[in-house]
Amino acid sequence: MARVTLQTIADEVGVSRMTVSNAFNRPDQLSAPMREKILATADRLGYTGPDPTARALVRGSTGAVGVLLTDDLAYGFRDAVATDFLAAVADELRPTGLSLTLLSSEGRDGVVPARDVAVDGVLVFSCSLDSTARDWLVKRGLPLVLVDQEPDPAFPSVRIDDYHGARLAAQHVVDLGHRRVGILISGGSPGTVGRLADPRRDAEGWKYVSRRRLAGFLDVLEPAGATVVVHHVDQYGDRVAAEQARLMLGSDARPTAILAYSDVLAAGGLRAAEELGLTVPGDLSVVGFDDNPLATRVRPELTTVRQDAYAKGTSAARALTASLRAAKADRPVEPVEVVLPTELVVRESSGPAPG
Amino acid sequence: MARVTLQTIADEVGVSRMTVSNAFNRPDQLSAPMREKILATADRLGYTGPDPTARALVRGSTGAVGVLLTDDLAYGFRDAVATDFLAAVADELRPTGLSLTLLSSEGRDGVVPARDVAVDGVLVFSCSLDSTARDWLVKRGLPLVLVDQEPDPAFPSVRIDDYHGARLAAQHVVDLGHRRVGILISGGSPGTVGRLADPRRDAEGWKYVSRRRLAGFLDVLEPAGATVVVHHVDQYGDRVAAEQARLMLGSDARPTAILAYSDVLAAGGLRAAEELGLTVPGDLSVVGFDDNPLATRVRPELTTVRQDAYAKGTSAARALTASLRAAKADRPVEPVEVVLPTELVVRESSGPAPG
DNA sequence: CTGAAAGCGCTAACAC
DNA sequence: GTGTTAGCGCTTTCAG
Repeated sequence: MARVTLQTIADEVGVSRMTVSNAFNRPDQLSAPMREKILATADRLGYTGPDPTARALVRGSTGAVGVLLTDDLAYGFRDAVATDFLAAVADELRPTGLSLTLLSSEGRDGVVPARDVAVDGVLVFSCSLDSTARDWLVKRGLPLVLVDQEPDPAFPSVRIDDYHGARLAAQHVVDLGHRRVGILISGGSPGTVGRLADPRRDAEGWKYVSRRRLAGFLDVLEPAGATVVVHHVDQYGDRVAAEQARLMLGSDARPTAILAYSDVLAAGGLRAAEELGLTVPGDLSVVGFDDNPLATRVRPELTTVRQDAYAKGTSAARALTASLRAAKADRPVEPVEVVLPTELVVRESSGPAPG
Repeated sequence: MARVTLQTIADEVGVSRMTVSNAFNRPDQLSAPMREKILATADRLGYTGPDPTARALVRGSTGAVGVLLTDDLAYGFRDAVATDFLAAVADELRPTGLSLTLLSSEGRDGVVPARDVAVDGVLVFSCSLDSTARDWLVKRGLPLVLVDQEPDPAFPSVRIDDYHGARLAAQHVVDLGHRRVGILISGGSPGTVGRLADPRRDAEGWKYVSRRRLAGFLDVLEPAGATVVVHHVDQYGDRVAAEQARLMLGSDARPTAILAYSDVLAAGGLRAAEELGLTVPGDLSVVGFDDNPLATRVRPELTTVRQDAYAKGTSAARALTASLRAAKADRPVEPVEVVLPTELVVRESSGPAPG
């Protein structure tokens, strides 16, 4: 059986296709009885209303916005910071009626979501520096909002003050007297795990957030004369982090404090300490980042740098809807650059340097 | 400046539009030098490749599948069972290159996502019985998979054995000697909070999962001669649940056990008990449902009925991709009805009836 | 209030 | 290899 389209209904009722279209889209453009008749026929024939794709083609808008995530979409549901951010986006989008499409930065079978999926705009949330996915989005000329990305004057951007937050964390351990500090960081390419010979250089190709946090740590630690060891972890899991922390802590002049890229990695540090029989914060201080709910679930509770992922999501969604409106009205996008504050939260996992 | 399309490139290079299309879609259909030239020109003119919407229209597929959630999209990022399910869906979809579009069951401004957003198929995950959103999807004739919904032979369905799980929970408290039992349940319309006069009748319009769980509870409790009080909560939060539990526990012949629709509600029960100075499980047993990570985070740890939300997501996504393939090949959809087992997990929150 | 014309940007099928 | 034809299903003018 052939597909039911506007034309089918039009033929059946004996009017033009246009009148049927109007019956669905502009009720005031035709007589009530006519409209009734058309709607009834549509119903009888099993017509659901205008096809979304065809409508999108002619209208130039799809009713959905995308969020560009890493290659691992599930990350958006597993990581507390990501879910918090996305929940805010969903909340903020709710009154607009827009749907949310999760875009993986890596495609399969020649399908590249960033290039091939129809959306009206995209929140570039989580992708590495060399992301071709991001490049596609830019080339497509879609309204974009950069979240936690290297700012680009061409697009609104929303991020947190990672650099400052990292400085706060580093200053905290320096103030506590720590002079041998380990850094547990992620952000480089998958597969690169272990101690970094030249952290600043090594970090050059990393994603923005990682570079900023690392820079913040080092810019405080080095002037303070601290001995710094940096270990890179290529995953967000605390598993690999624990392993690297163990290596770090197994050396002769082991660090008395660990600064971690995230609370998840910090939790790995905690675990390593426990396995090695080190007490926290007696023998070792551990400072996380994000103030993930996890931070207060582990023992001891983590000293960490708080960010407000929900506020980030709200700002980002708002900036995107503004861009969408601007694009529709053919106005230039207003430049937006939101930098959300970060704040040190001192809990139980940090204390004076031993000895 | 006018938009760059296939035609723009074609004119510029001096070939037909079709050849340009082939350059992008079927590299083997034209000479290498020609292709080079076309691609170079496209690049120079800032052409990103075929427009997704136009391609979707002519190809009849969009590259995205939807998940129908409640009216509150953010729920999908906040509830642990939902995120677990969705993470599994994302993982399972990953090799297919399909994107995931979150559809709210309620629209705004005349936009109804279930009717107006272009997708190739939908996972009907979380919506109430009277969901018009679901009806739209059915009418559209989209490949659908029903998850935790009343099974319908027309569609593959995946769910857990809620009824059996609820029976296990009820039997557990009966075996422990409880004869006054409170039930904390959600699933009815928003706004209806409080004690139910006639639970079985009242539940008739509820969403499937709620009805099944309630039926499982009652089918064990009533034959056992227990006195049952049912309080309805209209949200997923433990806040309202605590309030209702307090009412329940404030009565003369207060229940010695509470069976909850979910761990979240059970946590509310725990809180109410604490506030009233009742010890758990000494004075009151509390049994949850889902085995949400929350279950082991609260104190005492919750006795609960475990479901495997991740497995549910995997099965659902698999069933959907199968339906998509069937639809594309114009084959009938193979009937699938997956019922995942539930299992009682006894922890610390349940014990013998007092006295 | 209704209809005719003119596409939106692209691709399947086939002819050259 | 490359071009032609014929739409996909709909909506935006604008004429009647």
